[in-house]
Amino acid sequence: MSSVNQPLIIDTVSLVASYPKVALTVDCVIFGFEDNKLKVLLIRSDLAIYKGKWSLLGDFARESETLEEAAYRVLYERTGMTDVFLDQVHIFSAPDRHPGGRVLTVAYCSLLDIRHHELKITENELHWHNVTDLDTMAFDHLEIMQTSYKWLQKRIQEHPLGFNLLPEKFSLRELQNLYEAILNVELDRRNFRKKFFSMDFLIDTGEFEEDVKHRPGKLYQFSFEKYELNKRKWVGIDF
Amino acid sequence: MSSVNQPLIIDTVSLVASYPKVALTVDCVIFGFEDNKLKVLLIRSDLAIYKGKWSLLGDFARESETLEEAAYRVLYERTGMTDVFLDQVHIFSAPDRHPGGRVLTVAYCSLLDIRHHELKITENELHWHNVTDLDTMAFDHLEIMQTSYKWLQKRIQEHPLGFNLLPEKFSLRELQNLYEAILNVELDRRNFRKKFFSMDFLIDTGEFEEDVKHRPGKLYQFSFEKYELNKRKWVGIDF
DNA sequence: TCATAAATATGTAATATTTACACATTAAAT
DNA sequence: ATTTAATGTGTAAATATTACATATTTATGA
Repeated sequence: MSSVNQPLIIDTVSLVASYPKVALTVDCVIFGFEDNKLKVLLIRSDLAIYKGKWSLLGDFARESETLEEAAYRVLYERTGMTDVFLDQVHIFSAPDRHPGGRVLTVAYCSLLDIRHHELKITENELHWHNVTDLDTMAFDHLEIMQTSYKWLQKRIQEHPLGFNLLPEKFSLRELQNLYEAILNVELDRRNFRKKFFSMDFLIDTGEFEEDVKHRPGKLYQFSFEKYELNKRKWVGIDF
Repeated sequence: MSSVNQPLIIDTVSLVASYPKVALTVDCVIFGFEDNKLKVLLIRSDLAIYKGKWSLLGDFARESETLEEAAYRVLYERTGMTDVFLDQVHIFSAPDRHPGGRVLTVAYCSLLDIRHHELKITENELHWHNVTDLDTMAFDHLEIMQTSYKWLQKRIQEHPLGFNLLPEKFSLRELQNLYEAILNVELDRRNFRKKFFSMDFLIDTGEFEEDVKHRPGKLYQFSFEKYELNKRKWVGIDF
C-alpha cells in the first residue's frame, strides 16, 4: 500500500474560487387542508414560456442565508407566516430543468392551517389547489410537488406532522378526514380513535365543536410534550 | 381580492444570470460492513486547516452533470465501483461550513460490499473507519456522517438496503449481525429468522458457508423480484 | 314537545403479529 | 468418538390489529 501525498492546501479561498458555481433556488411546497382535501399553494408562473401554468413559491437563495432560512423567507413573504412547520425534502438538479440555464432547486415542504392563516397577498393569483387535480405545472414543479406529496404520505404515518394542517383544537373526525384524504384510504372510525388514543398525546380540551350540523364532537389538542415522552423508540424491521 | 400582474418574463437567460451563484459539492458517505462493524470510507483532508483530520469523499459538481451523476463519479473515481446503491440524504448549507467561502454540499449515502470491492486507490490514506469511533472530522463532515448514519438506521428498517453491504450470498447470521451492528440492538435469532422468512424475498441457494469455524449456515440471496411482489403496501400509522 | 336524522362515542370477539423461550441438529476440532 | 459451538426449528403467551354492533347525543323539523 503506497501513498503519494500532495502538499496541503493553505489558500482555501482560491480553492473555492476555482469551483464552478451554480444558481440555486428554494421551492416551497406549502400544503393546506380544507373541505377534506389536501391543497397546495401555487401562483401563476411569471415566465412567458410557462404562461398560464402553475408554479410553486420559490426564490433564489441569498448570499448569507441557509437554505432553510431562504425557505422560511419565501413562506413569510407569501403568506405572512412565521413559526410554521418546514422540512427539507429533496434537491432537484436536472441540468435542463430551468429554461434560462442551470438552476438547481431545493424543495421544502411546509404544512399550515388554511383557516387560521389568511393569505396576505394575492399577487399572481396566489391560491390553494387540490393536490390531486394538478397534471401540469411550470418547470419540473409537478414532479417536485408529487415527490413532496409522497414524502408527506410516508411521513404522516410515522411523525405527528398532520396536526400542523389543523387548527389548534380539532375533533377526531377532522383528524381522520385528514389522514383519509392524504393517504387516499378509508379507515375504520373506531380503530382510528383507538390507535390515536393509545399513542397517548391527545389532550381532551373539554370543549366541543360548534356550528356543526349534528352532534358536536369533542375537541382535542396535540401535546408535543406527551408525544416526546411516549413516542415509539423500538426497532421494527418491516418492508 | 385584487391582483396586479406584472409583465411576463421572456428573457429567462438574463433572469438566471441575475441570480447569485454558489459553489456546490457532493459528499459521499460510503458505508461498508466488516468484522461485524459498520464502516465508513474516509481520506485525510487535503486542507492545511484540517491537517490530520478525516474527510468524506467529495468533489464539486460539474457544469453538465446532475448531482447524482457527480456522486456516482466520486464513487467511481475513489473505489472503481459502478452499479452500487446511492441515495440522496440531505443538503447542508450553513454559510460558514467551508473555510474558503460559501460552499453548499449534498450528502449522498452509498452502501457497498467491502469484501467484493477492493479499493483501487489508496491516496490520502483512503480507508475504512468504524462509524462509532469517529468524534472529529474536517468541515461539518461529522455532522453529515451522523445524519447519514441516522438516515441509514431508519431506512434499513423499512427498505431492503442492507443487502448491499453483504456479498451476494450470505447467511442469516451475517444478516442479523448487520442489523444488530447498524441499529445497535440485540435481536433474537429465532424471531429474526422468522421475520425475514415471512417477508418472503430470500432465496435458498442450497449452498453453505465455507471456512467457518463451526457448523456452516445456509447461504441465501436477496430477490428484488420477490420483494417487489410481496412488499408491504398497507397503511400503518404509528409514531 | 317530540320524533327523527345524523353524527359521536364506546366495547368486544376474532385474527394476526410479536415476543419469549428450549431443544434438537450439524460439522469442525480435538 | 467426544466435545464444542454454532445452525435450525417449534410453540405458547402476550400484544396489536381488525372487523363489526349498539348506545348516546345534539340539531332539526314536524
